[in-house]
Amino acid sequence: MYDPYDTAHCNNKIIYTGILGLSIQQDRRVRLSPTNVQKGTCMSPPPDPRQNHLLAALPEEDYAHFSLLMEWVQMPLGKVLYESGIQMRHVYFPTDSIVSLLYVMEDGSSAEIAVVGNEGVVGVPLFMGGETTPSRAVVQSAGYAYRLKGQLLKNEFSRAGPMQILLLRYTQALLTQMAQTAVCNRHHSLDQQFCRWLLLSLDRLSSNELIMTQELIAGMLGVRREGVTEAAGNVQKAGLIKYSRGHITILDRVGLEKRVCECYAVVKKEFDRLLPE
Amino acid sequence: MYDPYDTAHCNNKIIYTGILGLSIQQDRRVRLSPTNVQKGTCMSPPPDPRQNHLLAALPEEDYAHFSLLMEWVQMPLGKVLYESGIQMRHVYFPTDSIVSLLYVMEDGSSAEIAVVGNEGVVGVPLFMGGETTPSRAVVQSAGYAYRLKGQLLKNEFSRAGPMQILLLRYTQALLTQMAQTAVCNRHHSLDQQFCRWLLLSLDRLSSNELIMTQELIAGMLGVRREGVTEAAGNVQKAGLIKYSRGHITILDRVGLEKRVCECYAVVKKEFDRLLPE
DNA sequence: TTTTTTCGGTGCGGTAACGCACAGTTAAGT
DNA sequence: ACTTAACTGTGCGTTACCGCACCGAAAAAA
Repeated sequence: MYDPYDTAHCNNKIIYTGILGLSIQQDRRVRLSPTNVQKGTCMSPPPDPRQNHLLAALPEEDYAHFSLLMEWVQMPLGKVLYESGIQMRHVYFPTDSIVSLLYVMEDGSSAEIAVVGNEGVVGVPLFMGGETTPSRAVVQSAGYAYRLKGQLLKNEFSRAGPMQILLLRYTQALLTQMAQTAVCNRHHSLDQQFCRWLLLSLDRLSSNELIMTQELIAGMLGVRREGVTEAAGNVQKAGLIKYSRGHITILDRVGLEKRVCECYAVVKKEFDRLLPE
Repeated sequence: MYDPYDTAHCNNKIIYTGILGLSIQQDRRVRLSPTNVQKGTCMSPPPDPRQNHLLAALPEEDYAHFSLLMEWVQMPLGKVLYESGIQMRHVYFPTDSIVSLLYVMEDGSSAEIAVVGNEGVVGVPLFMGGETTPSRAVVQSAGYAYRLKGQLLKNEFSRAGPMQILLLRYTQALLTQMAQTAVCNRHHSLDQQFCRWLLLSLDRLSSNELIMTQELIAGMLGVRREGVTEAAGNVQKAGLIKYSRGHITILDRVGLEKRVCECYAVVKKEFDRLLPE
């Protein structure tokens, strides 16, 4: 049987539960394209933890303390970090990976609630006191992260130091992101939501290329795959992106920002305000 | 000109900025129906602050300290407690009122992000550190609340006592509510969302009657007024509610719970888990 | 290379909600 | 009692997205 708990925490033996964790098969493995292999193997040296903005914002001595406790982990595409309702063990500070917070409905359809990259942390419910949350956290873009045992973070949090302040401010930013997702889902066209999604992802990456099939994007946005085909086609026709079998290259970022709804800017502005460089 | 700041903090001279704050007229006053008059005048004695679940959950001595600092305020229908981007002054603990958190878009259309009643507190960004938020808080159902100066709450929060724990857990519950709103907006029919909205309101009231026009509900749900007419009509035909010019009477709560989507139960369960009686 | 799988594009009928216009009805104000 | 404003119901064409079916192209596996 599929055991999300196991999946979420096994480290060496990576089992993919299908992208978005939506697949039923247990042993299905993602076939790694050359790009994925490059990112997925252990050959490259660990990245600087302070690529993560929260860790970067810590004063030196706080960070020094932290860096001894953190553990470097790979974040392969599709890995499920948390499963709905399951006790969380760690918080994750992504350096170059992107994690999607999804709600999966009883009938299997899903919707993205928020996205977390190097600007934040995955595992807010740990320090908020709830320990779990009715959603799933899935790696949306492969890379690395540093993780910390939940208890250690809670200890740090209760010391009411700079880390607490950062985490609380980040949580508020996350609140805004969720709120704006709700608004956007209500009022804006798929085209606009697709652009918003692209920009949110782009902000959390160093490159201007996304490894992401239309099927996956559809799962995130909670729409049909064909809908994404159409939206992506429109944006491509406008010359803003180039699309090809799971590789999206952004050609004109400014153009995307013109096409997107106000939701993107609202969230971005709020993140910048709450967590300035 | 319409000055939301003024509106948000004037206390004795109540100016309504139109329901949901969407009206352009400044001096338009809501004509109070007999029911509203009853709730709106100062004749009735202040209610017990501990009708608010957060205050009720405090240990006696913490509560005793708090009760000296809090101020009793009326919450008339349509009053704007906070305006998007404006510095908050107080946090509000509703006793029998309901407050709606709305995002209002550039073009004037709106959508409800979350709803707060006697289970929670309005003004989360104050203790989260952001001070403001890009949304509006409007009284959706008239009643009372106790409020506290922002600074006093922040002092209390930083003492890391029971209040901090409660506020953090409540914030997590709020996160879930927002997330589920996003999901519901994405996937569920207006009928279901209408039921969800009814049940959320109902849970926060002592009576089984709501004072709420279809126009207002439409503003909250971010849909057309005619859409609400149709949804309400359907639910009424099913014998679950009785509807008449701004008065909704719930006839069959269990029936509503059968008709609603899973979102309602997810949120309710999470609130019960995080903030048990 | 050949086979198999995955990914993306297209077409088509169905539907839920939209925007608009207008009419009927109830309640509030005079 | 009368006027006025607010609230609700209805009809109609439009639109965005859905669900399904199917096909071709590209990539991975054999």
